[in-house]
Amino acid sequence: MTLFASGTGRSSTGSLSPAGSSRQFFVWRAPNTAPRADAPLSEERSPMSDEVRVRFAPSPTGELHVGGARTALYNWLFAKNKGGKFILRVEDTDEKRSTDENLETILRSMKWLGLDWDEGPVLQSDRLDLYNDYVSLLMSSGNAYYCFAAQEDIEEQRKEALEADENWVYRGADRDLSADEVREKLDSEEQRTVRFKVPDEGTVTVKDLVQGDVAFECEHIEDFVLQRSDEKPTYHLSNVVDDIEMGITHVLRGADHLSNTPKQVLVYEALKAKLPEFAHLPLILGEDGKRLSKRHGATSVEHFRDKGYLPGAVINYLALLGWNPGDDREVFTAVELGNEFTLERVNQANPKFDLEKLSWLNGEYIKEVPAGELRPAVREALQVRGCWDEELDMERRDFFFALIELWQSRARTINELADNIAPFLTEAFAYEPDGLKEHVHGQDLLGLVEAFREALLQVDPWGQEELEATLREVAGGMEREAGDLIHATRIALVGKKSSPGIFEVLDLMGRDKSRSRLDRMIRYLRKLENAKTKRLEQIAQAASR
RNA sequence: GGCCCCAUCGUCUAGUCAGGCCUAGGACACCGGCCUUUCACGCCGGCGACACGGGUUCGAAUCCCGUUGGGGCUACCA
Repeated sequence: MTLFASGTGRSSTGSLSPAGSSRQFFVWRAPNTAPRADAPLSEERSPMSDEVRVRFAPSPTGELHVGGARTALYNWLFAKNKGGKFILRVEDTDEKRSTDENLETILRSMKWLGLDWDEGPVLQSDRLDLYNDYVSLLMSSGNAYYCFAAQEDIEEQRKEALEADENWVYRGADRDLSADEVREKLDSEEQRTVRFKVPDEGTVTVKDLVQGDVAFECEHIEDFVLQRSDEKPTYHLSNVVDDIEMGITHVLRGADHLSNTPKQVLVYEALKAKLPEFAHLPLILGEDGKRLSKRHGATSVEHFRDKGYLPGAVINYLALLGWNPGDDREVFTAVELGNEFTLERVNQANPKFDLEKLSWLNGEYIKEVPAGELRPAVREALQVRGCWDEELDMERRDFFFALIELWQSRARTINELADNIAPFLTEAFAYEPDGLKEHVHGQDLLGLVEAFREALLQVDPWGQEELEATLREVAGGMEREAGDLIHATRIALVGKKSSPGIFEVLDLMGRDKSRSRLDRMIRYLRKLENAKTKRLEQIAQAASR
């Protein structure tokens, strides 16, 4: 086993072995010593030593939302671009907020998006012993200490300082307790945490591939908790330990972690571990420029799937939120994105999430994708609407394909597509009120529609050209505009005032169904007539009284 | 409050690192036209931005400072 992975300097100890086994701590070279002075020569180096290893580390405290999905995507793209590995790690050390259900949803969302991982999912809750070993390491090297201060007391002090507008960070009073004092307090079973001993002065500079060099003064960094009183590690510890243990070379994450990074850098340094490269991604904001939250409605990946968005479109849109290829292209497959993605072209400013543009892009995908590929998603949407028939996958398969093709250029989501297709599959559709008002009411259509219904019997062969000729003939024969009949027929056939070309619709719907729907319209028109007559009678009666 | 980040059309962005090629380019949205007796697609056109103020320079969207605005962090959450 190579202890020094040179190149990236990452460790490859046996630390992934089961907890409690003969784990050995990796001993790192001090940062400034010549990296390869005594290291194996290149031919002895592990062939994997230059390999890029990135991870997405969600916390299962909620669904996968667009921000998390974008972080996962950028990691995935970076790995693809560098020929590296994309690892999935689950940061579930906060057992109060983490749920299995959330984890399942996150995994499902990632699979749906096509963000496949090479390793994992690794659950931090399975590796608690590992973090505790690192706590011991940090304690014995004097970089961490038991803190017996009560949480409420610290909060009290913090609050007071804030009210007094003072710059205040917590510096543990128990930092320099003697071994005896510590033992005594430990024995008396007081609650304790383990905190990191932050240097009183000095500067930590985070070298960030997206944000540039960012300097933080130690005097602004408090003695943060590494291990909670329940002996569970905090994020600052488990995150760093795992990044070291898993040989993570590049940490790509949301910019909300930038301010936490100096703390983690301190831990790396205390551990004499090689730092990964950092890249903090700008945060996706809601359309109002505020942080994405429940107030912005559903922003989870699941939601977009349910609304009829295609994974490719979501990936494409998210990739463009904060990154661009440097030219005017906007439509990319995931593979193309992987080929082009570089951190140099990631923006620093926070973008706002724009549903309009996602919808446009989704529409582009729906338009371009072959009808066959849309089939499963459309079927699912039709099933939800209760108008799916297994025949559409069997003997009426061609009909179903034709329906999809007919509506493809008109829908921005699969749900819209299904809404449009539904009237072809079920009689349970209503006439759109606007359509009735504009094209049916007060149009004196009864005779016209009846004539057209009868004329349909003679159309032979049943085809668009013949249908158009027939319709125009009927309208012309009754000295009516063809448009009057077209509009009425459209409402009769699909219930809406807009649809694909009416002759395409008639053609696809077939003679019988077209005639029966015209029948329904005729019945409706008769009812209108009757109502009108009745009302006229009432008016006449009232007048003669 | 303190610390950190950011700032080009309503939105996503190109241009900023290496100042003149920018009377600032593209896309979404919006508006108009063409196509079509519908709607969409498609095509053509229009509207629309360098946050503000100082510097530096022959010259600034680009460099520097300040202001303003937005975001993040400031937990025994991640």
